[in-house]
Amino acid sequence: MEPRLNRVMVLRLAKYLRVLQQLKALGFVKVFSNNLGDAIGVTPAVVRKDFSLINIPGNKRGGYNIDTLITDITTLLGHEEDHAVVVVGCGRIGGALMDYREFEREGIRVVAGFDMEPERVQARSGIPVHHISKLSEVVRELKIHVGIIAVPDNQAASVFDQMLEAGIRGILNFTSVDLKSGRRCGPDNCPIQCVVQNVNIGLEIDNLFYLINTRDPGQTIPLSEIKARHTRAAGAG
Amino acid sequence: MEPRLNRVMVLRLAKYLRVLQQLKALGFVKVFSNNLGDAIGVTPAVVRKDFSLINIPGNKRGGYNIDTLITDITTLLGHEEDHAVVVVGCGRIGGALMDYREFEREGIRVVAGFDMEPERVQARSGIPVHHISKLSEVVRELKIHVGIIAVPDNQAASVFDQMLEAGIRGILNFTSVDLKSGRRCGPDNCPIQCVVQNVNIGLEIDNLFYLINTRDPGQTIPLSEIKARHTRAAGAG
DNA sequence: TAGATTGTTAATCGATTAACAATC
DNA sequence: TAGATTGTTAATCGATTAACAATC
Repeated sequence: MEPRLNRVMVLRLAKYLRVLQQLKALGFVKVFSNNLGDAIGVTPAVVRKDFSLINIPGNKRGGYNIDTLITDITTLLGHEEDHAVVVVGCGRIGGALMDYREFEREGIRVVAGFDMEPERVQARSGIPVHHISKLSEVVRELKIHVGIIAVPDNQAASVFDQMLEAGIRGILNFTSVDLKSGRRCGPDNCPIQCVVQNVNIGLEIDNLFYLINTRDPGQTIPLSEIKARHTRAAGAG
Repeated sequence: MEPRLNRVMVLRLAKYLRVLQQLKALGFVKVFSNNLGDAIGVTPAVVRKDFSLINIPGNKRGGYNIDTLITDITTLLGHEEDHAVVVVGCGRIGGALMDYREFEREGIRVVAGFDMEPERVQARSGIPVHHISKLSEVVRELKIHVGIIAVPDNQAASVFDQMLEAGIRGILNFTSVDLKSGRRCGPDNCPIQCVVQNVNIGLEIDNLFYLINTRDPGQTIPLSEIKARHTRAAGAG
């Protein structure tokens, strides 16, 4: 089988890109695999392998050309296209995302918000807020393909369905309900493909507590120890 | 080498736990590996393997006992302990997290906020907001080990240092600066261990655009095609 | 030339998957 | 008993790492 460009590698490429843009801003022209590796926390071999896989050439002693890297990775990631998104749920978190300053620098534009009570939402940054019932209409009109869900958990499933129906194909989900990527059957019986990325804040925090409470933070703990704990507990019970 | 309990498996265990709690609330007593697998989107074999690895026994025909699972996983993940955290940076995102309703249900308490201009922050939910200079003092007094960073990007590195100095050992980072887990040398020359989980919203969105713009959403694209594109591009240039 | 860095191959590692014997 | 499900082993898969020849 042929190797494929997967999510992990795509995220690495996006990180290289950010570093490269900073280096370029500082006037650098060339970069070595070990510089980039240090910057994003991987070994130089990974960097060389990544570039090799996507056919970006380096110079045997001069490293890689920063401009070439930026151009090629930008094209590959589709970074030069318009990244327009909608935010569904304009409460505390959704509202914060509509105001999020970093989006601009990263080429992301929030073009509309949706809420059950749009009149309650203070217009922020001039972004219009519509009633959720207008989702499909507005999304189709503006040809939006990506949306952020920031509604209360109990509305997550329903809003998810509405977004699929509206033609949204990529979703960043801030509720703690696990929404699933994949194919579905739309109302007109044509298959819907949608990619979901779940950001579960509570899960991440719980995970942090777990990691710092095991004596080997950031790493893993031996399973023998877990079994031993269980055995002791069972013996005592 | 011995198998180890890693981050991915810990996240799966946390997901099982949530499903199990819902099942219990509905009055269920037993559960099968395929039910749990469906619920969190993995194969039954993964579920059985997970439970087998942490020594939770099932019954050859009766599945697994929900109470046993809940008790054991809760203990293993340290879920029964107090999960108190601080939020550093009480702007739009930090403020939203201080108000975040779901934390309560998940056993997470935000006990304090910190900001450069605490007087500007509206007191929310009765959580005190201190000046950032009080970080170390308050964190040590309340014995906090986990913190959330939601400051502007340009303050991320400085705040990170202050949190390490204050004795924070786990960080959920909402800036788009990549902060690195690992050992450091503290001011008193004793090593500091800190686990960082970066939540890079812009990166996730860019990634979504990439995924939906490749013809195989949620999956991967063949590298041969990437190389072909490059070759065409190079030939044209 | 000598030294340094790329590019690629092979080895390693770990996680997932498949399969099936054990057994309730 | 027959059927269903666990628990474990072996096979598969893919990503990371190591090593080193090629070469600027």
